[in-house]
Amino acid sequence: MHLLATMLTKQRSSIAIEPEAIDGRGLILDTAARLLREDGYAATSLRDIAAECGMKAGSLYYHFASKDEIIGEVLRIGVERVSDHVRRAVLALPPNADARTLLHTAVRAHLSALLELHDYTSANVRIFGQVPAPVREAHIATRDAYEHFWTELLKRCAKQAGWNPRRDLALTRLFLINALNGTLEWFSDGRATVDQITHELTELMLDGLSPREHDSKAQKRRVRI
Amino acid sequence: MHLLATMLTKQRSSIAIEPEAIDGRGLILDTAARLLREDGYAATSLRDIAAECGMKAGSLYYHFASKDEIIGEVLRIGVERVSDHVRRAVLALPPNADARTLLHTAVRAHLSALLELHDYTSANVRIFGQVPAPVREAHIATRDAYEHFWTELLKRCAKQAGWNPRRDLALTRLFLINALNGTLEWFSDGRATVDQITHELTELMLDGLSPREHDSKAQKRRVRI
DNA sequence: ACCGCTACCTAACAAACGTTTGGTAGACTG
DNA sequence: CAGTCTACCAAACGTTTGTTAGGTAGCGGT
Repeated sequence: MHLLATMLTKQRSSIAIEPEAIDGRGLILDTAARLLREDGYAATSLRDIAAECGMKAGSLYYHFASKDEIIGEVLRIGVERVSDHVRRAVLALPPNADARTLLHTAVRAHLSALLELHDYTSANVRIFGQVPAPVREAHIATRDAYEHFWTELLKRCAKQAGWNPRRDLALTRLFLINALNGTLEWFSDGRATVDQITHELTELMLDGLSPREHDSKAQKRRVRI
Repeated sequence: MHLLATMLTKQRSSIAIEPEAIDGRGLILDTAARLLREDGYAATSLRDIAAECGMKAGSLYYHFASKDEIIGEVLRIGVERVSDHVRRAVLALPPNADARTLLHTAVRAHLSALLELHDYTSANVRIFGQVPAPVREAHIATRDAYEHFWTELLKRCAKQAGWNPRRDLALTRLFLINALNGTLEWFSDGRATVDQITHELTELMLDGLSPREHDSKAQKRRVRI
């Protein structure tokens, strides 16, 4: 697993998880991330961002060359943050951790970065599909690197736990990440906590809906909503 | 199951699945759906839509009161179409169909409507998160009705097959629909066919990744990518 | 032949957008 | 104390946007 270690050390060291930046550039990015998360790409103008920073729109051009450069940075930081968060959580596990623990930890860390650390990570998921094609294409490599992490994680789990070899791990990864990121659309309703979502998704992925053989005696139990 | 039947008959009868509308209003909607699917909400202007219809922008106001009314109609038709498609497929099954068949059929129909019938359905998924709040809110009831169908379907399956009662069907439905709609983002790459995705997602949801007891002898098989 | 309706067109409107230019208060530097 | 650099502002530019107003060609009905 030292592949994961080397990939992590290649990241720039970010001291604080939430920067609380006061200086111009950081403040602009923080504000942009927040507004992009709340309102989406098209509804977030440079004048909006500047106003929330106590500036005028033209002043943003001292720090950035264009709106798309701001958006690109927000996207990049979003993936960097969730990627760091998940990698750190997985690396903190003992090397012989079982597949259930690995998956649970990674799912929990991803959801936490998305739903609790908020702005950059959720802005990324929210606006990725809205952004102009050139910005999106420039960002794809960053996304691919994080998705590769998941591919390796699933392979490690499959080996460790002897997962059903008929499952296609590439498709499984896509289903899983879509389910994870999709939580952003309905999480606010207070339907469930991060821990509940983590538990439910992990168990579903591992055991499925069908009754396990040793559980068949419990088929009569009440079905929840 | 006559609940589903009554809900279906309440839909307006749409003779053709793909309308091939030649008249003004239908042509405008078809064109809008296509452009919205391709370019998203903000990047699709009324002048774009009009030009593709061989009209000028102002002429659209003969058929619609505003841009948002056009978008609202495209959204509504999108849900109506996928909803009809899935309901029809499920109702065509024998009443005693088993849970695996039910789930497979519904998943297959949803994916087919989304990835093969194309414009209205995929435009809906694509632009729903980009649309102005008033339009989105007016559309939520339509979405809820379709999601309610899935809730009932999962309950029926759970009862029929004695699904593991520890699974939370409300969260399961959200995970499943997010996984289904998420395919739109990566389907184009030719990663898999609709049938492959259907099979893989259905099996994953039902049996999970862990090896089944009676399958433990197969743990040594090669793991795909 | 005339009416009225349908389905468009032309032209313009105000607003909002990303972006550029020229300027400047204040801190830092030699 | 003069000069330079940082970090902004004020004002405008050109473009695009959704939208509206007024006009009109072609058609069916009488």
